[in-house]
Amino acid sequence: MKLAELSEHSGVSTATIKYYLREGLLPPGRRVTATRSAYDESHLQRLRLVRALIQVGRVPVATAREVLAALEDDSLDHHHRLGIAVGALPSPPEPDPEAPAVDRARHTVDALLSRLNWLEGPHAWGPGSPAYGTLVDAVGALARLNYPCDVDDLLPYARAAAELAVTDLDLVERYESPDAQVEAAVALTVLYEPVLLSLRRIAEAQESGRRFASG
Amino acid sequence: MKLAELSEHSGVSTATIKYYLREGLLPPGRRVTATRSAYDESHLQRLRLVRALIQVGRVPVATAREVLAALEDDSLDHHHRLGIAVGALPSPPEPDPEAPAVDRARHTVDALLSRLNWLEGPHAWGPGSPAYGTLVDAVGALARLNYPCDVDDLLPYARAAAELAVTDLDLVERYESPDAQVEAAVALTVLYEPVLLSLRRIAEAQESGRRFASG
DNA sequence: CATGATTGGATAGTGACACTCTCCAATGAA
DNA sequence: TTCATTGGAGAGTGTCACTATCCAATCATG
Repeated sequence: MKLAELSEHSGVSTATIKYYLREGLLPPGRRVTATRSAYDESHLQRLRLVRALIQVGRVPVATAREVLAALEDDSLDHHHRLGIAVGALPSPPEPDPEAPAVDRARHTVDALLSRLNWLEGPHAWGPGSPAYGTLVDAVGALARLNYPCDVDDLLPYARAAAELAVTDLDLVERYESPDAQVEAAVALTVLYEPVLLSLRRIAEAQESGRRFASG
Repeated sequence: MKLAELSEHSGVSTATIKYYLREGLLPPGRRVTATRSAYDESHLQRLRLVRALIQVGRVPVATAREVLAALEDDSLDHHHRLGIAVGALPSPPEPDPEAPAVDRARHTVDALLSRLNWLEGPHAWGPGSPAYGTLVDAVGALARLNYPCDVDDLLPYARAAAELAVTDLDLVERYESPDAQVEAAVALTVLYEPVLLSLRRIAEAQESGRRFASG
């Protein structure tokens, strides 16, 4: 497959594919001559994953590069590779850790996690991970606005998250090779996020209608 | 409170506050003299909400303006105001509705919603709403990558969403005045999104450790 | 073999977005 | 009186994900 064909099959413009190649999101094709390279199914699959990460998952290009690098780093065991790939995902706002509000938020989050018996992970998780930082920020924002965000308020969300994680990992385990599992973990983590958020919005609308609808 | 004090209390620079005033995200202060205006607690509260929407919720400024306008439109009943405010929230990627993949995704989504008995909402929900469009896009992306996204795969997420919606609306109903409820609905919808996503990531790490950890 | 189109590669430009900077005349505080 | 500050307006900045333009080398066709 040449670049133009890769573009046709994927629906991504050649200019954008060249950009991804330059940025290292897509491995270079097999050089056929000095001015021609050949691409195969793996490039098409990778290209679709990149598009999904960037367009649906809104992952920044630089972050996507790190995630994809972790996908291919076979110096790590399965669990760690998965952790690094997924741990690199979010774009943490990570603003100034201004003592008063953030400290309380951190305390709430720690209380929640220990109440759930969620232990610190080995590499990319636990305090310091992007997800942890994002969580502290969000709880801090809720607290600053005087919206409920005690451990008890957060618990239902954590329980839902725990159930979903089981579902997610079940989906991941449908794949056989470790490589496919790690790629699936990244794709499913990112692509199910808009699914979950959209469904929550729709469900809120349903519930709001049930409670407040007049006519 | 003058602008400089509003800035100090909120931690937002005067330049940014001026920008929000210009953009209509913040109502103008009470004019004291030709060159001085006074701001009060309501401005501080609104400013914090704006920052939460934009920074934590990543809502574009133009969208935030619409949401805030819906907050204040008292020509509508409670349920509709809530629907418009929340319905205006997401920034739907809404790419090209290329027939083959998107049609199948739409079909899956419709099957899911009808299986759940989720009816089309009155105003901003149902087919055509941002949340619905985002859901179709995400399912389409999953399908294009050959990841599981049948109705049966989506059901656990929908069930979790339904439970969370009950939790969310319970939180909203803690507030007494309709105005406070609508504002709370917006804030909680947006601010609990990163909470939910972070918790899912952390829960995935837990579950992954439980299943795959070596040492 | 001539010739026009295509390719990979490099560089620069675009448009959207969320600020942020610079001025300015009017004012307020010392 | 005098000088820093204020609100207001417009232009400028930095980032980001592309996108457009060139270019020489090469391929495909007649």
